[in-house]
Amino acid sequence: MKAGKLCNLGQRSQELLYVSLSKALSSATSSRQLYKLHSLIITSGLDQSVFFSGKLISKYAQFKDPVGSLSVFRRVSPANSVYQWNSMIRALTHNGLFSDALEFYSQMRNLELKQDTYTFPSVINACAGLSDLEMGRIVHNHVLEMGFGSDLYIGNALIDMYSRFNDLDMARRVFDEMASRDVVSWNSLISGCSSNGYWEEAIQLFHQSRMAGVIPDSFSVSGVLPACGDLVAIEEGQVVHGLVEKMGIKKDVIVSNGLLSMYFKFNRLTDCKLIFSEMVVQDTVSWNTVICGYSQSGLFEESIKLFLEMVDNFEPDLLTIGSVLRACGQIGDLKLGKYVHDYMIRNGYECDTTASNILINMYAKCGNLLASREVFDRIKFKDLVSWNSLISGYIQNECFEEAMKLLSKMKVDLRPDSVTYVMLLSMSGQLVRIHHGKEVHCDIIKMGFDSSLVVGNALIDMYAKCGKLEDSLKQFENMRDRDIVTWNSIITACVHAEDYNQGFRMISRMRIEGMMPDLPTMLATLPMCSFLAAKRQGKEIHSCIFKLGIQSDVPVGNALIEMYSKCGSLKHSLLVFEQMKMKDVVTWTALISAYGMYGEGKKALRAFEEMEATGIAPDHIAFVAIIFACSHSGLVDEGQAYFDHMKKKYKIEPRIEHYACVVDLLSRSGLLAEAEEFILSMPLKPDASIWGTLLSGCRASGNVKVAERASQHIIELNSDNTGYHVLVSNVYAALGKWDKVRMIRKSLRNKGLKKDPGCSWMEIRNKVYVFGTGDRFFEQYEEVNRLLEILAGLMAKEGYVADLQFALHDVEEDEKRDLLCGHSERLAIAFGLLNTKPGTPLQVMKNLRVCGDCHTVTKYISKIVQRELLVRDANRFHLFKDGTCSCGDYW
DNA sequence: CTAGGGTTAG
Repeated sequence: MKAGKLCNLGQRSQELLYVSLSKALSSATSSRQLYKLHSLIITSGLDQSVFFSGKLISKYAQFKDPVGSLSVFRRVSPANSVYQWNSMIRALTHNGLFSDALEFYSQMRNLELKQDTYTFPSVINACAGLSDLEMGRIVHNHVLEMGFGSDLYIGNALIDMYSRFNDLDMARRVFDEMASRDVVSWNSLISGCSSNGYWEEAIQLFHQSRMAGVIPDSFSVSGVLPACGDLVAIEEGQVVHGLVEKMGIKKDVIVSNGLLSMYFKFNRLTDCKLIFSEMVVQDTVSWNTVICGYSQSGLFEESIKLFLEMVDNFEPDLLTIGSVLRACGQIGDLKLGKYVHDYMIRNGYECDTTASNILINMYAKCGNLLASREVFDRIKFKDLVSWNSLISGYIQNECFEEAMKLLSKMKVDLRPDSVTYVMLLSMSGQLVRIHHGKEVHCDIIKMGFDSSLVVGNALIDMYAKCGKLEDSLKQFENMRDRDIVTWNSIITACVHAEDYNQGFRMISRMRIEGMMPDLPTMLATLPMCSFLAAKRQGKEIHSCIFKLGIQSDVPVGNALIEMYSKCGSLKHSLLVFEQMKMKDVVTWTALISAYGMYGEGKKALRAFEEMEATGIAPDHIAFVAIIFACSHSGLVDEGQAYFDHMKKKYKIEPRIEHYACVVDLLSRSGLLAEAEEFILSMPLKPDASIWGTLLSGCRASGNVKVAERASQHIIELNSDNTGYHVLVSNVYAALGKWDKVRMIRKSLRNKGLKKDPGCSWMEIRNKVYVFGTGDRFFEQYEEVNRLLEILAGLMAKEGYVADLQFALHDVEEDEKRDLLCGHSERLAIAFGLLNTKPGTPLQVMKNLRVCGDCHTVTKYISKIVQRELLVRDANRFHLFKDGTCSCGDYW
């Protein structure tokens, strides 16, 4: 009895020990606890039990100790049971040792141990982890052979595996054929759709799951959030966000990170800020998400600031490094870039190929190609991106030969991809080498990359830069898919070719097809409005800019200043300028040019000084603008002073356009001798633009000798610029030297060059009216002619005499047509007078410069009819008022 | 058995 009691007690204590050990093992939270328990299990003689050995194998795996798992597995004798094999396979898969897991699986099959439903999920996971499609199919067959085809857990694992193989059809088939599904089945399929770009399907499945009565969890939300983000489905995303709040799973750091990432894709930075600051727990991924998010929204400074904040509390990892390096490259912060590179080396991240690729890019963007090359050479496993990054660096820094050398080296062991070809196209465009571009295009077709959207867009751009708008248009029409970049590229192409009608047609087509314009669209469109003086369209774009919330973007503001100034509204230019918080040298230059165009030379000078005072250094274009402004206001001394200033204070070597500005400055003010002397003392060889400028300058003072000398130079230089030859021809016509006129015209014809026909246009009540020189085919031709005759009579009474010098331009053509009163701006002005109420100011645009006689006539007209007449010619604005012009005759 | 963050190009 005693013995029996003892025996009972022993059995009970044995049971107690068993239960408490098993409980302790399940709740162990550190390797140390695990080791202690393991020895206890051994001393208790329980280590051979199927249950404890299996548990130990799993527990070692949980603490990332697969070797521990293996030693337990090996010590069990004589043979392992299915449970232990399953635990071992799961242990290996859990620790990323996929091929070992598969090795164990095949051993298990060789031993003719029968697998059960617990075996397969980890085996399937291992196939997925190895991306071993073939093995995955084999295992799937095993599953079917063993009759486990309808098992829930195996089905879920299969859905996940096929998703990772990008075989969504198979994933879907497994899902559809399952006998029963749980939330994991739905989640796996939703994530699968999300990560394979089937965003609409992911969102739809999410809704379907809820309608099927499945309660979503953190995994469901994490699966659908990226889909909402990538689709920019803001409303859907907000619905899911609301659900997250309601379910109280915001404290799940993965869910919150998903929300963050989604709102960054929506570009809703305020929401991101709020979510990030309200997060209970932030981890490295959260920081990486915001750092990367800001960097992708172009807020590189913000991104770097966050990185510096992060370093105090978290260890940056490879992804952090990547994001911040990108930001460094974008803003050219070489110092911080080097610092991060140092950090990389210190923390053993140097061998990461992706991080090294970003480094190559960063150094290239900072202009340090030597450093790029060094990083490249140190990469052990160079991938395609490594090569592309370095080649792109060379192209960006205009080292084209080096880029080509590298390309042929790369081709020895790697096949270029579409990115490589896009870079080559960009190079052809930069070099304006159509032959090269066409060769690349052929290669692209041969390699089958011509269906790629990005490649298509790059082709449009390349042809445009090579001056082949027709080919750009052909490419555009041939494209099956078009995105916003496609539209922006073709609009930019039209602008480049100065085909503004085509450009506006493209914009309206874009709208009809429902494509939303973005910031680059605005930057492409505003110059079209500037050129055409299409103020109404320009204003529409301005309101679009507000709607898009991009009004504080500096390049946008700069384009707006230019647009308003060229559309006749200096007032609005100034308004935009004043409202800009950030200004760069382009902003100030736009302002200075605007003042210049309106003859506000003094204000231009003040603006230039102000710019210098704010610490912005003028560049060579700013100097063109200021000298131009001086020239249009007769400020000869000031203009010359700036020319010296540029060389002495800013060490900017004057280019040909600066010399042309000074020639213009001198000759416009009648200082022709000084202008000629200046040309002869130039260190650069004077080209047609210099002599052409001098020749234009002669028009005001009518100095025939200088004009003839300049003309002689232009003829000798044999330039392809039609404008200069027309000027020369006009000079000879004025002198009555008809043989020379005929000679010039013949040589122009032989070269296939045509004079730009003069035309003027004006807008009345939202309609644009265009008038060509000598045009008769417009409404109210008779009335316009009658009005011009009446005006001519009134002007004669005021003392006007026609300056026939200007009438002789096109004598060989129809003489009547070329009477002075046929000049297009006069037709436009008369038409405007007829069709607007008395006293209304008129605004006329002209593609060429206003001729001297028209300038005089317009002054008379402004006085006779008492109207303000604003005329924009190719160069500037003239505001005619009560018999005078704002240009002070420095036209 | 299911979830989140990085690279080259238009």
